Amino acid sequence: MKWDERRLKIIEYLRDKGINPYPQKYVITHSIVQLRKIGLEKNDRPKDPFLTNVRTAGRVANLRRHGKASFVDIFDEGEKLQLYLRVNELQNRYEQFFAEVDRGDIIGVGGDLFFTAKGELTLLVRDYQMLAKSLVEPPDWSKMSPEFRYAHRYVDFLYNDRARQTMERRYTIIREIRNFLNLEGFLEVETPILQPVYGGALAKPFKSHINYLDEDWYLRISLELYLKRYIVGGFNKVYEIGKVFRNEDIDVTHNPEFTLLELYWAYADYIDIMDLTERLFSHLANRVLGTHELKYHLGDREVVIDLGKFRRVSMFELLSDHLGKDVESMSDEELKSLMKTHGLVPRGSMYVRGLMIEKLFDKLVTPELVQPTFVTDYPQETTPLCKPHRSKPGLVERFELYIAGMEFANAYTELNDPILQDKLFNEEQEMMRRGDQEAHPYDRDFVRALGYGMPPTGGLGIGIDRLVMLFTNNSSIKEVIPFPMVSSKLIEE
RNA sequence: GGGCCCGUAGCUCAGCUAGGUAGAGCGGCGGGCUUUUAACCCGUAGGCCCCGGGUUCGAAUCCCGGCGGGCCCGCCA
Repeated sequence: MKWDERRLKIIEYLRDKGINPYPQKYVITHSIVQLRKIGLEKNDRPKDPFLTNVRTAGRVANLRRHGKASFVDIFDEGEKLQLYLRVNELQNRYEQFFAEVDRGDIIGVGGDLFFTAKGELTLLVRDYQMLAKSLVEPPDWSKMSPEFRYAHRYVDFLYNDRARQTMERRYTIIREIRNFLNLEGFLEVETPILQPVYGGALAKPFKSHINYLDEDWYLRISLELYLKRYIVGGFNKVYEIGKVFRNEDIDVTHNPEFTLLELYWAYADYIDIMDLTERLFSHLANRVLGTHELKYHLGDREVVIDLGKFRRVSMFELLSDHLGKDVESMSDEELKSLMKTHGLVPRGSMYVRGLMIEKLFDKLVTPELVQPTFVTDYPQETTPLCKPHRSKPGLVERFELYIAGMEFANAYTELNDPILQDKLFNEEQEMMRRGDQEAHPYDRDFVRALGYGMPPTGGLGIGIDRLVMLFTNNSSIKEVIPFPMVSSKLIEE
């Protein structure tokens, strides 16, 4: 590793003086966060020290030298503390401080807390200690490029307050999802990430090799088929929050690994799941935002989304409204020419009626769904894992939740008919043979599990990263994933 | 998979259209300043202009090839 020569010399200098630039321990009396809290309670902002013999620590962000009295900002856990250093208190250690300490170093400081004339909470420093000498010059935090931030996220978290706050909110959301589901009586479970057959979604997988078995296995693309095995096995309300992996493109809404919530609920159907989904979003709005009104930046306009009101409407109704004509009365040829005018290609390039309707819906109607909308009753061809509709032939009991033009949830009355499952998987095999790389593979063990008998079940999937995008007003998935995928060349640099 | 843009000091970038001594701000270093908020003032060092080839008296600049990065469109959550 190549380090900054000047900083290396400082380390040498410190060691020569018998000072360890990386000591084992520094005892603090308060964190910076705690000191700021104390400062907030001092409404009169006393100019004289009101708390003495304080010891705290943080990272040096900014040094402002003024001759014999200087100011230094240190940060910890996203909170700033200003230090005031004076020759009067530090004597010869004053000059030493500026010879030894650079931006980015982590230091411990002891002294007295007071407010400056400008009203800034400040520590009058009486002693200091190097806790970790940094060897890399911190970047100009206002000018960090997105690529740099994503490749070296720890720097982003340190110097970009928004990135830090986005992560804090991400983990609040995940914690509140768990709280909600646990209260609803769901059990959090785990399923394998390495699987002999991938499934539960239509996507290209990552392949791996198990040396011991000398077999090719896959990284999971969803949680579905194993969670349903829990349902078969007699666990009636289960959920998992975990990473899934899809070997597809990387862009502002797609990362090859992303976090998915899936839950399965025995003796429930997709209507029950819709009700549950509404309660979940309402819970999150209350706990995370403190209101059901959410502001989101959509393109160049800001929209206010009401998370207290969910519309329920069928896909056919929405598409018919948009086209100004009944979709069911349109011929396959009409649909196909409509596809062509919009430059659309259906899944696997199969111009099947149901797939064309889904594609047209995605392209034409989805962007208009700004307020929370449950879109119900999809064509059978869109998924091999959903139960046929109880009253509408050719459709399945599926819904997707759209907010701000994005998909946030996908749910089914789950297919539990083993004979139909076998047939639909076989049809997917045919799609794969015809070149659809995202067709669903046949999972023999899963069909066998259904053969043992799975109760009627409702299931739900929610992409956590996109949910965090919504709740943090971010338009790029890279902002809400702690370590988004970027080229390794960019990371290694 | 199709189209567009970029690569110059440690960092952010100007210079390229119209070829003629390599520039600024920040950061570094030296000096000044005892309540500043990205402090300020004075001085100073710092370059394989991504790599290779071509055109030319002369290339950061024009042309060709390569490498690296980004953006848009199509497909996927």
